[in-house]
Order: sequence, then C-alpha cells, then structure tokens
Amino acid sequence: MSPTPNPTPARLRTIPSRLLAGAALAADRLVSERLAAEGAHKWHFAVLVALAEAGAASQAELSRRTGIYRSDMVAVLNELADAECIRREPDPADRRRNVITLTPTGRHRLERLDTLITDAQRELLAPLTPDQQDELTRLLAVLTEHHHPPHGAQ
Amino acid sequence: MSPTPNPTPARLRTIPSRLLAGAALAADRLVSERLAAEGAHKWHFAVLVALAEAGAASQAELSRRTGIYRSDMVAVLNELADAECIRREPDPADRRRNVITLTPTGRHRLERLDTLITDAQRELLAPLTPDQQDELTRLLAVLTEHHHPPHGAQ
DNA sequence: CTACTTTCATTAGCGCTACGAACGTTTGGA
DNA sequence: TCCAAACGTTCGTAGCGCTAATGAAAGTAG
Repeated sequence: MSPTPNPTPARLRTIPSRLLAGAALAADRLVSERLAAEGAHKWHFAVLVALAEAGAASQAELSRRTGIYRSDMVAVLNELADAECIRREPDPADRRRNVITLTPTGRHRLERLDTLITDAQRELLAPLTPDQQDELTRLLAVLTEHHHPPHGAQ
Repeated sequence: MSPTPNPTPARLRTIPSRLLAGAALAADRLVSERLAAEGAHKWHFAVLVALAEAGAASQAELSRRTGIYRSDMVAVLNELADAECIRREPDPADRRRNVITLTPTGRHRLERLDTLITDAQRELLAPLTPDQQDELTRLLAVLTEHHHPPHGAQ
C-alpha cells in the first residue's frame, strides 16, 4: 500500500508558464551537453552565427544580435579569440569600438557546432511529428517576438 | 547611414531551444511580477495546488508532486507555515516524515494566487488564438513529459 | 571651442534557480 | 541484527540574467 504515489497534479501539468520552464530546461540541458562535449558553449554558437550571417561588427552590435549582455560578451569573445575563431581589433573609424571578425577557423568551428545544435534540436523535438515541430516553432516565435524579444539586451 | 541595424539573425530566431528559453523567460517574468505584487512566489502556488489537489503529504512527496527540490522545499514550507497557509506536524506513523496540511487560510490564498496565475497565462498567450493556445500547451506537455519530467526531483 | 550627453569595452557584483553533498534520524527488508 | 533506503535539514555551488560603475571616445548644442 503505497502512501501517495501521486506525481504532478493535473492543474500544474496544464500551466503554460510551467510547461515552458520545463521544456526550456530540458532543451538547455540537451544543447549544453552536446556543446560541452566539444568544450563549446551556447553563447559561442550564437556569436559565430551572428558574425557569419550579418558580418563583422562591434561587441555592442553583437550583443544586440544575440541577446547576450555586453558585459558577458567580453568573456565569450575572449574565449573565441583564444581559440582563434575571431579576431578582435580596434576600429580605426571609431576608437571606442572593437571590430570582431570571423576567421576561417571560426567558420569551421561554426559548421561543427551547427551540426551539434541541429542534432540537439532533433532530439528535443523527437516526440513530435514534423508538422507539430514546425507549428511549435512558429508559435514560440510569435510569443517571444510579442513579449519584447529579450528587449534591449544592452 | 546606420552602421549595422541588424537585430537577431534568422538562424537564431528559428532554433527551438532558443525560442523556448526566451518564451520561458518572458513567462516567468509575467508570473513572478503578478505574484510578487502579493508577496507570493511561484513555488508557493505549486505547493498549495499539490496539497489542494492530492491532499496532505510529506515534504518529500510534495517535492515529487511539484518538482521542487526537497532542499528548497524547506524554506517554501517555512514561509507558507509563517503565513498559516499550511500546518507542518510530525507524522505519528513515520517519525521521519512531516505531515503537511492545507489550512482554510491556505485554501483562500490558493484561490487568490490561482486567479493571478491564470491572468498571467492569459497575458502570456494573448498573441495566440485560443486554438493555438491549446495546441501550444499540448505540444509543450508532450515535450516535458517525454524528456523525463523534471525527473526525480529528489 | 566648450560643455553635456551618449556609446563603447570592461570589471565587478547581485539575486535567483536548479542542483549536489553531507548529516543525523528513522524505517523497512534481508 | 545489519544494511540500505528514505526523510528533513543545512550548507554550498555553478550558471544565467542583469545592474552599476568606470574611463575612453564620439556626437551634439550652445
């Protein structure tokens, strides 16, 4: 006679904010595990994508593109620079700025991380049909866009 | 001539794990703001629901029902007990356990918090049609259930 | 030209959340 | 009887989002 084998009340299982938190946590774990296997980090990928897709930029600009705070961006760029994935040089046109440039090494690194990320997404969405996967992605995009993205992400 | 007014690359905007993180953050903010206005916390609500829906239980059992770690549960129950929302008494049948009981005060408190939570969900899902809201909730439920709920949440 | 405001990179720090370690107590099973 | 497990509790940790403050440089107004 088990005393109370009652895991997770129905009410809690139907609250969107709770479901979002749980799903986000699982998703983050999947991504982080994959990336950690290659000594990489979530943020590295975001920065590399931002550089590959929209070209060289200042740190502040990268901060806006990725949603990473520019105070955290410093360390991320340090690591990417140590791995020679980017170059960080003062902007001659505006001496406040650094110009961050993607190196060939960085481009290769991005390719590798991209497959890891893609794999993780696949595993994350595995229990859904392809149509459901697309629908979920669309709905989430609407939500995040509506609720002022990360906002300024200064 | 703005240098690079390019917010958020398309690739980043279509990665489910990133969308989930963003949506979860927005959702959590909405909920936390509402609850904070009444000095309440996310976790208080979860515990009260778990008690109301499945009856009195030990702290470990509540931990399983809510996904809150049992090390964190202690403080939550302290606060709920201070507010006289619950009673915490040693279990005569098993002296390791405490029996946590919902008080009438706690039941009223739950009613209040429930409306706050419901309001927050409404605001969160506002940009979606009712059908989309249901679909999103269903899809998220599938995901969280598949990826070993919170898991043990010991 | 001067004075004010803004932007930038960088450092340091805070609060919250999920999570693990350890401990003493108690219980149940071999 | 001995061992393993569960319980409540305390303490500590790591990561993330975010703020504040600083010195340098640029833009802007008077």
